[in-house]
Amino acid sequence: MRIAAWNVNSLKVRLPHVIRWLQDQEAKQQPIDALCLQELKLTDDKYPHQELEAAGYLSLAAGQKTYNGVAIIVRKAALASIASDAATSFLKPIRNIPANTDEQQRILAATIPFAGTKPIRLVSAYFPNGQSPDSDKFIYKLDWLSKLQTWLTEELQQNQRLALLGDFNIAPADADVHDPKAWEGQNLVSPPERNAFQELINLGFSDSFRMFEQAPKTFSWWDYRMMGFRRNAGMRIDHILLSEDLKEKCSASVVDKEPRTWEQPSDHAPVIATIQKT
DNA sequence: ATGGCGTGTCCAACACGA
Repeated sequence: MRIAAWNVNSLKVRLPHVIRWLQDQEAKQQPIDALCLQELKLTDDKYPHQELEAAGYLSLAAGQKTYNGVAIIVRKAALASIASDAATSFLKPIRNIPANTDEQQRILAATIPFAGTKPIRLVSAYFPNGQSPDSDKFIYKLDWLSKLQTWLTEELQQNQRLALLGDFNIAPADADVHDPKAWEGQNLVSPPERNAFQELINLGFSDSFRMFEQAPKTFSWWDYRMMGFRRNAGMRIDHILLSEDLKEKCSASVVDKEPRTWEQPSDHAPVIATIQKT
């Protein structure tokens, strides 16, 4: 089975790409069983439940006006027979980090009862961008990271099979940056952010992408400007972190650059991890 | 050279992204 994350930069604009991508993966006999979306940029009443359900997928969304917004989409055919609607397919849902009371919708967690394997708890995450290390938004980012770490410590105690997927807005190492010298110390790569990423790893997660041999300069985001994609001037800031029990079952982790080549694309590409069922 | 492009919103000029 495969789980994925994709920052779509407006679900209203990108819904055709999401459906096309899911159907392409099915046609290749490599369906996406769960897809965590970020940057919906729409309120819950505007979420396209009907269109996605018609394509064969159930959704749980945590949206807000204009900014942020996250969702979890599951393939109906991949669910255990006990799951028939959102209430039975997304168990123990949590919106936002419990310690966070502000309006920013950046976290959605749910336990998914997949057929043929033990349930998996998924966290769809859109980490704050941070803007620049000397900004108020950067202070918010570091505070948010601290609260995330505290919350995930509890989640890991309660869920052996836990995956954290999404747009982390952190490039963990220089190998994840197209021009490390130009970016040294800047937002997305600065030491406090990378330390926070490492602290997440230290809780008991593995960066699924780095468990496998990968082509150099593999990225998940490219700036719309300056022909960033054509020059492969990108960063790897979208990640799938796996708890120890899921790490043992993970057999592959890749970035699919193809949707970034489509007309009017998101600036992010989807990232995918393959999990062996038990 | 801190812009460039894309999206959403108070529909026009700005906020925000990374």
